[in-house]
Amino acid sequence: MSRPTINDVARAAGVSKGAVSFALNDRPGISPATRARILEVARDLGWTPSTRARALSVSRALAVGLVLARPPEVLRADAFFPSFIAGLETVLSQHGHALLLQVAEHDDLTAYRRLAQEGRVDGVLVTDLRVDDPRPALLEELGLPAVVVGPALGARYAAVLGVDDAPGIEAAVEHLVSLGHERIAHVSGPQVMVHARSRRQAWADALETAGLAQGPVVEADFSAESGAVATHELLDLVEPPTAIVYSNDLMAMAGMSVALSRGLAVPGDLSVTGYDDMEMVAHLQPPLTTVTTDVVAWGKAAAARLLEVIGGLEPDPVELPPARLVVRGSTAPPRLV
Amino acid sequence: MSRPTINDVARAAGVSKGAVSFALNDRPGISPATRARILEVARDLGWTPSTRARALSVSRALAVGLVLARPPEVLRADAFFPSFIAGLETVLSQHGHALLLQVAEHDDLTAYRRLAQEGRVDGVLVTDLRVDDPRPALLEELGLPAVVVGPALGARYAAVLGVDDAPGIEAAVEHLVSLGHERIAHVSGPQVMVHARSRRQAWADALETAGLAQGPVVEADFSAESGAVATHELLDLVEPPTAIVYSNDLMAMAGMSVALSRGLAVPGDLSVTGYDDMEMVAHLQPPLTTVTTDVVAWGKAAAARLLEVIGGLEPDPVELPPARLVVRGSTAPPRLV
DNA sequence: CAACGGGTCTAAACCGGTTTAGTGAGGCGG
DNA sequence: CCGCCTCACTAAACCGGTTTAGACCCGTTG
Repeated sequence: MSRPTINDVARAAGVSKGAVSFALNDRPGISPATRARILEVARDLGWTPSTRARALSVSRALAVGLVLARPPEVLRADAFFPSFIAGLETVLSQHGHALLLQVAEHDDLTAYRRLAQEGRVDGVLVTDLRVDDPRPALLEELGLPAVVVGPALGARYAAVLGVDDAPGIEAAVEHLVSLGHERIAHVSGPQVMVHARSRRQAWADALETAGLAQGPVVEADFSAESGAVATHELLDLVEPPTAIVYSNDLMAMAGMSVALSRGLAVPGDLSVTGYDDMEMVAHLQPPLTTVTTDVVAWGKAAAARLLEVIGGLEPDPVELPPARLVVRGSTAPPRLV
Repeated sequence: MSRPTINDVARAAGVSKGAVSFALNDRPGISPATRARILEVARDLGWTPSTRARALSVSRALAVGLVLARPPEVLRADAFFPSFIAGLETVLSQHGHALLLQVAEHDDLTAYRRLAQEGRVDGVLVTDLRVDDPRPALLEELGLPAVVVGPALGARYAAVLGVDDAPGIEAAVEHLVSLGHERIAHVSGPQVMVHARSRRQAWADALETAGLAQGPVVEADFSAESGAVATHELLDLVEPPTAIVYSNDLMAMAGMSVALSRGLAVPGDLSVTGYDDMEMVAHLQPPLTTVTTDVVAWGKAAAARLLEVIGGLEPDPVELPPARLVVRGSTAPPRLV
């Protein structure tokens, strides 16, 4: 509720409304003296532009949207969004843009549609890309600028922020191989999610590169519960793996607990790796070997890119810090047969 | 970017702009026939009101703000915000309000000030209340409606959503007492935070009620790291506690790992309780006894209350689901002396 | 029959900015 | 000395809604 309006400033400075607007936006056509006077008056009055009015007149919302398409119970344990949002916000606020959040349990397409139609945002961020995701097409149809965050699966969409999960998983597999493991299993995320798929692929590729046979895979859903179930399944095999590469920390954590509860030693009998490097996993017993990524940096890059797209600028490619394997106590050479 | 404007609808329906506005807002003064025609035309054209324009003319932003005043690295491991936000959003979106997020590393007062001056929001939510928190006063000064979420420490602020941490902690202490523990320590959060303080107080009160001597307290900062440090400190005492009540799950987790790494059995040698009931703690080894709260419900209640305050309505008191102790494997009777 | 009243609708002001068209003064060249 | 151009600025339109004042038509009533 900005008390003084541009009219008040104009009156107080004895000039027209337009002149004030020019002066405040550093546009030519105002003498230095007048400009200085206007700025001074504006400052004295404590004037700040009304975003509402500006948004209407420039036909821009000065805000971008993020749709969280995960149900609350999943969101709860999520390692990604808080950091991502923090990254987004630092860049957005520097550019006077606000971040609008929308939580859509399932029907996220409607959420995007609403955001677009109500004219609340100038663009949106798309995360958690699914296979055959209908959202990019929808956004194109709506004419809403967007940046897709995820593995750049083909350059099908122009504004993609390439996030490559593969190197991290590959590093994990290589690490296990170098320790001497030969039966390396994988607990994947749901294969409709593009990043779950790409992590699984990376695991398979790395095994092949190492000249090892493909290990068993169990598809889970990124939740701790599902990780526990998957782990039981793997350990019940006639020839259980000596190491498991999990697609995220939550499942790895739960898996580790399952192994311990079955009387297996970690890493003695079973090595375990995660992905995300959540704060707590460094404090588990044993601390978890995992892949760390700079999600805040992703957020910053995504925001910067979206602003470029909105502004019609040529998005300049950003170099994201690569995922990095953090070796802790949950991995060790396999027990000799 | 709503293509058709109210003018297009008016023209197509052969009426004036004002008539359309009346018809669409169910205001009297329009004949049923005309109203029906206008609505039909609007539907055919796929018209949706521009929030931008509406916001300007009704002098309301139709959005509320939430300032996350935690640094990214803390936000990362946070159990609270994602759920809280999910709760907020369900209510807000039902009422056509958007949620604006701002992340302020430290200088959160500026964030609130900006939100208010730019006229981006109609009200804000205040969480993580600190002792002698300057924010309520600032918001009062700014004339920005607000709802404070936190322990209702005195009715100093009108619009407070009372969240009582005490019963949960008390239940944890009582549980430990009933198991036979007599040396019950506490690892608290930073005492500048109101909820950290109230949890600590609840612990102290419960001990007194049980007729037990006050146990040792170590002040930590809610992070896993600090929980680990605090736990070492407690276990190094000449007479170490047989049970530790932690102010949150993250610290409890780390504490449990520390105990295990020192060769102590949990819960054999040390019982441990947490607070928050993060998803993963049920999958630890042993699973953590902790306090569960319905944060999504808080979010809903906070949003509802804020909308009432904004609308000038008398906020009707909401009954929040109480915190509840969830007993799992990390607590057991103390080893006999 | 004129005055009145109620219902329906239009015209125009308004929210607070941005932007365009246009005006008047002054400087310069011819 | 005149015409032209530039500079500094004003007036007004515009964004897309809401809202107020008032016009018009119709049926009642004294």
